[in-house]
Amino acid sequence: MKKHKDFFQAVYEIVSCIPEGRVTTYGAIAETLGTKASARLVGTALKQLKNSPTKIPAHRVVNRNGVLTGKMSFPTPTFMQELLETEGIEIKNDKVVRFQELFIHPKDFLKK
DNA sequence: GCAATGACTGGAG
DNA sequence: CCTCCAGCCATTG
Repeated sequence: MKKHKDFFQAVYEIVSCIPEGRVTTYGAIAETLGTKASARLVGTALKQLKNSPTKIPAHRVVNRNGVLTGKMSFPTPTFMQELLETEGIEIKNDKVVRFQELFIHPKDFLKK
């Protein structure tokens, strides 16, 4: 087994483990990976997803403000919001309502 | 290999 | 809660 994977691959692993109806932040994922300062890399990794065969629920990943920063990278600017609403997450003005309640740390659902 | 880029973050106003 | 500035770091050209 490989202990260390590519940063992007690690992001995909965590994001794919996000429970439905919950959201997390880029910083939280980066911190879990050990590179807290690389929150931007998490976003960059997810952006590449649109050009990758991998199906990751990237719509559950938002920035620290709970804003759907990456909605523009989706097939349609509203696709991300629609998906979140389908999962029971309410979106208001491109931001997650009760974000702090829906927010879950990767370490919390990844567990051990 | 160097330079530019970015779905970010924290601090300050 | 919102806006602006500067730092970070892996990927890409």
